[in-house]
Amino acid sequence: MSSTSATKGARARAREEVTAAIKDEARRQLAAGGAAKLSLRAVARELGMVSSALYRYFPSRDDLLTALIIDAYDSLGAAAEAAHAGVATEEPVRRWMVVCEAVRSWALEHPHEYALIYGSPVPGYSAPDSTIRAAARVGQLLIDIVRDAHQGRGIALQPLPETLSAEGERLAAEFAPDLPPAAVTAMVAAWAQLFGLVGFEVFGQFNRLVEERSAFFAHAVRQLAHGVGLLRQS
Amino acid sequence: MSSTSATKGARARAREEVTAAIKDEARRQLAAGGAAKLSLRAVARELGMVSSALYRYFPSRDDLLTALIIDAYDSLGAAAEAAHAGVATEEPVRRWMVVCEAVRSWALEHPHEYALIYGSPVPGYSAPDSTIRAAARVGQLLIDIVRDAHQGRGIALQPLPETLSAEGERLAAEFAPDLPPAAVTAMVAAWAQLFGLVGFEVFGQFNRLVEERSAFFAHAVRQLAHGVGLLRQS
DNA sequence: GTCTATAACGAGATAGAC
DNA sequence: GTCTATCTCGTTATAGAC
Repeated sequence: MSSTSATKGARARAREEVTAAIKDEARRQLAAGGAAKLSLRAVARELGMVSSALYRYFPSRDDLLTALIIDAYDSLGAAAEAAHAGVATEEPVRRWMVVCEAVRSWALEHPHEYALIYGSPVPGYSAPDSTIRAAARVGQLLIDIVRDAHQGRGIALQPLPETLSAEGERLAAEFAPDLPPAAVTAMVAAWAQLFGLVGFEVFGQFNRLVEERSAFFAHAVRQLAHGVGLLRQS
Repeated sequence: MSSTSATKGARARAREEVTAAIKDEARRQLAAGGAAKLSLRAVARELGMVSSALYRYFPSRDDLLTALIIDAYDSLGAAAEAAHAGVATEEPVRRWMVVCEAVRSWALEHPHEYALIYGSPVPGYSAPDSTIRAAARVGQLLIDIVRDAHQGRGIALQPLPETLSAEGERLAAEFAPDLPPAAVTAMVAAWAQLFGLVGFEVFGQFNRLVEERSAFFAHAVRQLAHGVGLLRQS
């Protein structure tokens, strides 16, 4: 893509470094003032650049936001996948819990990035389709766990009500054609509930209420695992 | 408290009207730009007042935010309580579902106020203790339902792990001394999970994913009801 | 006593001329 | 790229109307 072969990576690497510096500074501002106050000018000022120079890296504030969002989803997804890969046992409930706990740990370590992807929408910003792939990583991982459990031994779940049968079949066809619709539907609900638990802790709703948060979370996600059919009496 | 008795309410009423107008305009700005951009000056300008006049009603911007937060919690709590009071049947699962659906409806009708109380924290703002009472209304209502179910017939729940026994007893002592610790603990988890479901829908996480949202939500909160011991095979 | 208006502060953002 | 003039912000002090 570049003219010479030997020095080809030099410019590209410089560009990557500046891009990374811009995103790092933007993340700092995210932590300081929230996504609503993210300003290209302030990022440029802090980096000793002039604002117009930033537009060579990000065409607009929204594009910078999109890059931060994709990075956050990918960082969370990578953390969850790494935790999953590090599990010794094959037992689905344990793997489910390890992934959930990885999500929680990542969120507690990156509260502002968590707020960016699972908190209030940023006013005036609408996420483009390019964020979908990264956003789906955790959900895909959870579905894989349920699938493995299903192939090992049958999953016992209440059938879906008629009002949800079409929805369940659509979801199953899209994400896990080899799973029963009730399992995929329960998975989507459990996915939302998992982030309810995580969000309440990260956003302070458990302050003065829940003290033993690790144990509380572990107990709750174990019940969640039962809800998606990963039954094994603990 | 005032000097004369007949005209006592006149000034007080005028004050209440101005206070309400300020909060209404503030809510409008909340919808437009998010809590981070709420500005006392802009509120005053839109109301034809001068900014310093607002300080007679709210000592600071944070106090205005606090008032909006308490109003939002109270509005949600009142909607949930009204729905609960309107339920004909005594069956706990139905009452649980009606309350959950009232929460969902309120959130969909007031997305910006929902974001204010259950979304990302407002940068630089820390909620004072005066918000706690209003914030607890929905949780209290759900606990009342579980308590009634428990008094009717025994609740069958898995016992808490040892790591949570102290926590469970503390929670039970604080919120429902007549309930087993496992039930109260499961209630707190279900409460967080309920807002996970609601938040995902309000904040757009279900876009392009879940279509039949009412049916999906109803199915999920019915499972939640089972999780807190309101068992009745549907 | 209760309210509103004027003016000002220090800090930060913004727009445009150069 | 740089500089400057002009905005907005939260907040306070002060003075006067009712």
